[in-house]
Amino acid sequence: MPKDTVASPSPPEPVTAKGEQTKQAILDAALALFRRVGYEATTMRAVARQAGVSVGNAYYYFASKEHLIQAFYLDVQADHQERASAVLAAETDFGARLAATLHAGLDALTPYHAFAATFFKTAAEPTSPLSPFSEQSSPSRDASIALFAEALHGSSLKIDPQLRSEAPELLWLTYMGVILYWVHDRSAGQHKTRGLIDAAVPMIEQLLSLSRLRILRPTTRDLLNLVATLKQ
Amino acid sequence: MPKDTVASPSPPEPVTAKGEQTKQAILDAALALFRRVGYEATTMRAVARQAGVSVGNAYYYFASKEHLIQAFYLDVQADHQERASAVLAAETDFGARLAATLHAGLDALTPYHAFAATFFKTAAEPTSPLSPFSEQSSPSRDASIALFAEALHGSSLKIDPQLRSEAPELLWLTYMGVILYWVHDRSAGQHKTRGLIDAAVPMIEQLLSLSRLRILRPTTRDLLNLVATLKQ
DNA sequence: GTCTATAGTGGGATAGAC
DNA sequence: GTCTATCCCACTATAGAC
Repeated sequence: MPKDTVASPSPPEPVTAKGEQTKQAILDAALALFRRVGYEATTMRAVARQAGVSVGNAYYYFASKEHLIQAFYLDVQADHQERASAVLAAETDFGARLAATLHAGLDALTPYHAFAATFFKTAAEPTSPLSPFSEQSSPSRDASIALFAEALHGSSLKIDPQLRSEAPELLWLTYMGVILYWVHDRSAGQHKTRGLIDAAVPMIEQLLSLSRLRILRPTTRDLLNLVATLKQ
Repeated sequence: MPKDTVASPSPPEPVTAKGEQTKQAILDAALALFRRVGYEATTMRAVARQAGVSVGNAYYYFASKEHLIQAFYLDVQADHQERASAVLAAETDFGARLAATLHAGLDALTPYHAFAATFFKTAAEPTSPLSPFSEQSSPSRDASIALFAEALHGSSLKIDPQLRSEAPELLWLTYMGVILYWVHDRSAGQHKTRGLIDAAVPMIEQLLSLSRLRILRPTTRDLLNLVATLKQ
């Protein structure tokens, strides 16, 4: 099985320590510039200059300007993981666990709010390897879904057993929705998104609980069938 | 009140018949090229050449390459409106009306599926005037929401009265979700998205009906409060 | 108001020398 | 692995024709 598609060959992973250093220097320079002047205004020439390398060298490690975003994405993902795990270790109430996981994601993203708008734009491109739904993103997506599985399964909440296995993916989708709202959120400190989480979490908790009600059984089954079909 | 922001001055609307013709020729050329070679590979030089005008003239009518997408968006919007109205005139069942409205949207978009990926990417940029959530898009967004209001209010479905007024916006959001899935849908003829609509519509219908149940009253209220807060 | 031609800027991306 | 030189294209500026 080929490692890369024809469309987007990956740059080589650095093998020497020096190469690793160079790559990191380029990434650091890029993220610093992104935060300071935004994505569009950051030129590859400026990134290279700030990193102390040539433009060609920057392209040796990052296939395109957009690929710098992918590296950023992995960083934030790891940060989210770390922040969430800290809270999840000491909490059993589902609502609190879910809220903490969602808030932790925003905490990790917050320094990049202005730039995240463009990040999201790029991620929305279906043909892009940066899309959260793409093949290439599946490792980090799976890790993110696993985080929501942990939030659910480590809690005391009782829900419909079949829903139990699909719920993490649905919670991840909810997280994507939260991020979508957050990216558009112009309120101070994005407090509206924080409010959205706090208001939505009890509703989600209630809906999951209600999934055990007999009247909702058919709807729950329909939903699960639909999710199964769409994933394929 | 100034007509334009400093950031993005609008090109002049053509006043003469000839100008109107020229603008249309440029748009037609652009859409044809988008369908044939995609958005990225379409150069403004090629658009101008195919339209038989100079590059400067193309920029006289469209402030940027992205603004050609906005024009495309308006076209599709009008097409959606037209297709949906035809069906809505002869149907009273809510499920059928909603399904028809959603399918009509995809029908209007289908010729552009490959290109729509990039279109969606651009629309997802929150700071872009092309974002479906932006200020500038509100006329076409309002029109789109009105379409879903018509689908609901012209039907015989009975739902919670307070939900009734907010539902069109929620249905429009659902439509945005469908488009998001459709854009990523690589199945032949995007049949998976069609299946998504057919499976989701009965569930939505049932959920709306259930909104009158007493057990769900508090959740319904919570949901409405949340929506109200988020819109502000 | 509409349109052309031309010359330029600046930035993403690449080729090929070292 | 790294650089320099170069290409291409979005976009701008300008000066003027009709």
